[in-house]
Amino acid sequence: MNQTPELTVFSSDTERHQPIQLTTGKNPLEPEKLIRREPVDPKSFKRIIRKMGLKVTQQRMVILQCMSIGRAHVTAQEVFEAVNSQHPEIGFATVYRFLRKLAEHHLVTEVRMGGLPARYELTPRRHHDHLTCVECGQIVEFESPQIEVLQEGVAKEHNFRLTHHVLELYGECPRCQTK
Amino acid sequence: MNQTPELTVFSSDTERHQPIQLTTGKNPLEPEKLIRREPVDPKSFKRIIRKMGLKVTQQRMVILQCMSIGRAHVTAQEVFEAVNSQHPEIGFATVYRFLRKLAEHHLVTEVRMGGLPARYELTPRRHHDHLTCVECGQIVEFESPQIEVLQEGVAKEHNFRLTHHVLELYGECPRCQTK
DNA sequence: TTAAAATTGACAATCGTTATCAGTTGGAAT
DNA sequence: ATTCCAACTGATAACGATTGTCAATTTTAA
Repeated sequence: MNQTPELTVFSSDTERHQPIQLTTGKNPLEPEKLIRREPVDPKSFKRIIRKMGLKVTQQRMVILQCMSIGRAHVTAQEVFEAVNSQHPEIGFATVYRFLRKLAEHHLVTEVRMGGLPARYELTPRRHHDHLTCVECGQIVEFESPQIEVLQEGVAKEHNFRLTHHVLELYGECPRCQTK
Repeated sequence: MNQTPELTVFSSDTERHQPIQLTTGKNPLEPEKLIRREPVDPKSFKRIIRKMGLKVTQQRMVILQCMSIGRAHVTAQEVFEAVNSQHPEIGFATVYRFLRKLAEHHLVTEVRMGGLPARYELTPRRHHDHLTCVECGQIVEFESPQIEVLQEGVAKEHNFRLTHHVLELYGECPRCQTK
């Protein structure tokens, strides 16, 4: 479906954006995969928003901009803080609402782990699951087509038509094991 | 570890318990696996509670009793309602706290799906995962040792020491597909 | 340019869950 | 059996994440 590659890119050269560090105050994560791809001009953002059938607003442009830099898995709070640091006039609810819209349209994917706040990531071109360190919170992405095949098998056994799945592995990362 | 089989059983013949229907008002589930095993006397419950290093209270006895009948996957709210219908004097917090204790001691397992309230199930003798119908909420349990093996493989690749995992498959059950 | 419809920001409300605290109770020690 | 203290309880407040409300503003099609 709409595995849009457009969201994986970023800002024009004409505008200068200092990279915004998306961080959690309470729950700092170890360095993890950052999004850094070839810069693109803001027109992509407009196209993306229009494609969703929504109006192009300044707020939405800023949010997309912030999401395309920095950490790969962010909470709504983190996105808001990044947005807010540049545009204090943009409200929390606006960020939340837009994230929901993006999720509805499968442009971002909601990742929920335990009872923790939802994290959002730009919908990856290729489906993957997560391996999370229970100590430091580091998230590693992995793909396992073999597991996917087995999952389909399980569904078929029970005559279910599979729509999606959640697979989250938890463990200690190499670094935390040595501590 | 403590895969206690004791919790899978139930009440003595001397006491008569009408089966308590654990249901959600808002979110009625289709019929799913119920817990029904040979009756046991309440002494098991006492043993279980003592084994956890806790005091045996009337409240805890009632909670265990309610959990050992009815639906396999229940929310704290549902357990509370069942408890409350027989013993209105027992408070919400007590149920919550005890569920947490049970989870700490691995006598029940917390299952979180999406942003929905946590569901608890008596820790199964054999590990299993869940296949959930997105339409009616029916939960089917399944085991896939093959998937488990592949998961270990993934962890090893990244030098993680696996502690646990969450695997939830979602789809349409046979009944809902025909509607 | 204009008007309808969508969007916004501030804020209140909700939900699931957890903490607080004064009063009660279980059970070990007497 | 009685005593005593830590564990437990119930009521309620607090909490964090998320969602709803609504008047004011902005977008965009005409």
